[in-house]
Amino acid sequence: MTSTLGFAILAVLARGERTGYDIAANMRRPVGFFWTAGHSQIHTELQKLLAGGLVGYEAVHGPGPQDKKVYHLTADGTARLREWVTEPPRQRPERDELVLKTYAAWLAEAGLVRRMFAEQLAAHEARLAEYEREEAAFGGPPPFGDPMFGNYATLRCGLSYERHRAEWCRWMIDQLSDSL
Amino acid sequence: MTSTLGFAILAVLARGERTGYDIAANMRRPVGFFWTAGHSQIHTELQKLLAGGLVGYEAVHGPGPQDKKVYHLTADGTARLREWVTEPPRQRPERDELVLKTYAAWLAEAGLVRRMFAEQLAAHEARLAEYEREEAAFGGPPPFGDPMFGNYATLRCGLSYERHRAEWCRWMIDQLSDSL
DNA sequence: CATCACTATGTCAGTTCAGACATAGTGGAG
DNA sequence: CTCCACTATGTCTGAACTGACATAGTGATG
Repeated sequence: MTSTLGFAILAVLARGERTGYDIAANMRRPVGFFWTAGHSQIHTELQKLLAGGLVGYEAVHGPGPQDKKVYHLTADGTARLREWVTEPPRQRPERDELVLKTYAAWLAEAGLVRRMFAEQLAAHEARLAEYEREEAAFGGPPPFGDPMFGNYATLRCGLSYERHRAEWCRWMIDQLSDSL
Repeated sequence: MTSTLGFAILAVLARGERTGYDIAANMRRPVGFFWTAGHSQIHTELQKLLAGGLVGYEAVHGPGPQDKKVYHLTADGTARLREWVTEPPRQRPERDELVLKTYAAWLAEAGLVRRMFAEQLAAHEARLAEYEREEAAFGGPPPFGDPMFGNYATLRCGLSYERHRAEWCRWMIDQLSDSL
């Protein structure tokens, strides 16, 4: 019954107790590279997880009109997350606006298309440089069983993705230069 | 005002007139590799595009309770699509269930995680072989300006994506084998 | 002659989600 | 002392989307 967003929250909580606000911050970075949610959605989902007994919380006095709620995984939540991790992922439909534009690119002016791809390439190269710096900060992969293994493995995926994407952008730019 | 789905429909219609049914078939393949929609959504969107004057149709007698509607782009629709193509894509949040599972993989048994990645790898390799066959059928890239340029360029993206993904899966499997 | 797959259009109910709105305390900069 | 950024919780509206339901003709297979 739990949605993928619910598991994303459980995955964050598996690394330590957090408030909804903290989870939202994690959903921007680093989890935001592969799953995102606004805080409104997180608070709603947290209430569902609470009703399902997968998380619990302790109220602590803090800023704001309400008490601060520090959430943690229950035994059920941990078990459910562990189970979900190795279930085959149902892939959601791939939706990529740039590729859709590419599909219709033959209608437009080659120069404008080339400029768009040059901008995309620059963005990918910037992200690649950032990821490479982050990778250097790890000195090789952490052992499996360490939570940081997850961070490193997802970073490797991002690294590989940015390289593939940059390569494709370069290929597109080449194609568009030849046709001028 | 037009949604991305609207442009996906316009992009299909730019290649020739089609019924809603035909568009839905295109949304499974080849457009489905980068944008998908069910027929219910397509009929709804088609009505919006019609109200906006971006498409028109001719009713033809055919099977079913209603007449068959053959849609085509209007001059406005073509212009709007051409304009959209070179506007910088606003990237929607990347959502990838496999990477999310990877983030939490440290909780699970290495053997089960490895099996999941082996399955993913097999799927990627199968798709890669299929794409390579399709690429061979083109004998090199069609000229820019030809609608098939769009098909070829998106295929190249798919090819590159599957290679990156397969490579990452292999890396993951290596990591999990070392730790046993 | 019956059944089934395909062509073809549409509605409806429910879910997900993004973005705006609403509220309020703490701590630091100027 | 004022203002601002940050911490912190939540609601609500509307858009996007999924999957089921509903209807009906054509043509091929058995």
